[in-house]
Amino acid sequence: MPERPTRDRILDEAVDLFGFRGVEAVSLDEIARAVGVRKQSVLYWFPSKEALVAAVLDTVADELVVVITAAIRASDDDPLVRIDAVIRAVFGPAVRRPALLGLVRELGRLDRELVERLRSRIAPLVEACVAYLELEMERGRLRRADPRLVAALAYATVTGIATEPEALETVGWSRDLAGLRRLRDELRGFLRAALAP
Amino acid sequence: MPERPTRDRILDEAVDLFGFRGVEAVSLDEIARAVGVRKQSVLYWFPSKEALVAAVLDTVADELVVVITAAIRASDDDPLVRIDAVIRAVFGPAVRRPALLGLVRELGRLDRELVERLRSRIAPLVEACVAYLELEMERGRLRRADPRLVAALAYATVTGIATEPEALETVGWSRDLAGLRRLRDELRGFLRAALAP
DNA sequence: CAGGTTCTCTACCAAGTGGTAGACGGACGC
DNA sequence: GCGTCCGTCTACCACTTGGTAGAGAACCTG
Repeated sequence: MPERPTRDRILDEAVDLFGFRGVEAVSLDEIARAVGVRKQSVLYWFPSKEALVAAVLDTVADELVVVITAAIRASDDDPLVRIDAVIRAVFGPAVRRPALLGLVRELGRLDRELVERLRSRIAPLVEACVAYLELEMERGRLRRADPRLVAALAYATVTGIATEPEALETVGWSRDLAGLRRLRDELRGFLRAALAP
Repeated sequence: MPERPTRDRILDEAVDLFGFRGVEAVSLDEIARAVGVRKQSVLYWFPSKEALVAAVLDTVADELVVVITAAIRASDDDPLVRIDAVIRAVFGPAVRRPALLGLVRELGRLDRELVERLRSRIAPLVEACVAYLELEMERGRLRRADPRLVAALAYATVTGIATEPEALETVGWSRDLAGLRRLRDELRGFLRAALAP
């Protein structure tokens, strides 16, 4: 049976381990063991730990770009419905694979260069969202506000929910899938209420 | 001159270093150097790294409990004003000392026991907030909703903003103090709009 | 002064870290 | 057959980690 290529399996385990436990806390050896291979094989595919981290971030960026782009292109014309779609889209990967957005937690602790690289890939999406919000606000179909502020706030909330389920547990909230979904729906309701013209 | 006690200075540096860079990423030696003392002195005051982490979490809990309790007791009767005060209160320590709430990021990676201990200290506050929301909803002074849901959502947003300024930078938002304040104010506006009866 | 307590120090340890050098074995084209 | 990649391996390196043992200085109290 043609197993999945070692490189992919390494990348896969790295996303989960880095996301759940933090980049610095996870050793190459641990990743290797999870894959069922020796550490030196990991270093064969990724010449250094930093290179592995970079590859992991690229994976995340790929997933986010695909998902959000699709949501932005949603056919519905109503801006409220469209915003709804983007929120749901961002939550998709986060709920299916918590470690993915869990990596967001690592951004402040990684090399500036790596972060800058990720940012340059996401920036166009953010700009598109901001421009869209602005357009609809001018048209009067959304309440007037600083569109960048709204985007940043929504982003912060989504990452706050998606990347900190343990923190939510601390305030007595269930971190399971149903709990996250209810939270997401509430957020959507909030946004509708706040942005309706 | 009677310097501040070594123990306090260690605790102080530990809060910052753990908060900004992560518990696993910071070594006892690094903390010791920041204080201007040898690693073994740190181990004298805190018999193990885990003990130091526990002490740090206690510090955080102390600060949060004081600040939030004061805000809940705010004299104003209007629930919207009161909620406003709590949001501002939670943001206070976060803005003055980002590392404090930055520690929230670590919760999912720490010993369950340590997290449970922190949780048991914060839980009463959360319950008080939830109970208050419920009361005002029943009185009809707030829009009907699941109070626990509202609390969790607000909490997620606050931590999302306060603990992930770097992530916000990724979407093109300024992480400086003014930027955080504007974001906080926008959040307060959102909450008012969404909770007004 | 003596005797104990409090605090920080030097010296050391076993275990684990990211990374290098190079051997081994199997699959391939010739 | 034979050389040549490719992928994984063993062996090793210098360095850092959390933690232990115990010396020694500075301080009290008698």
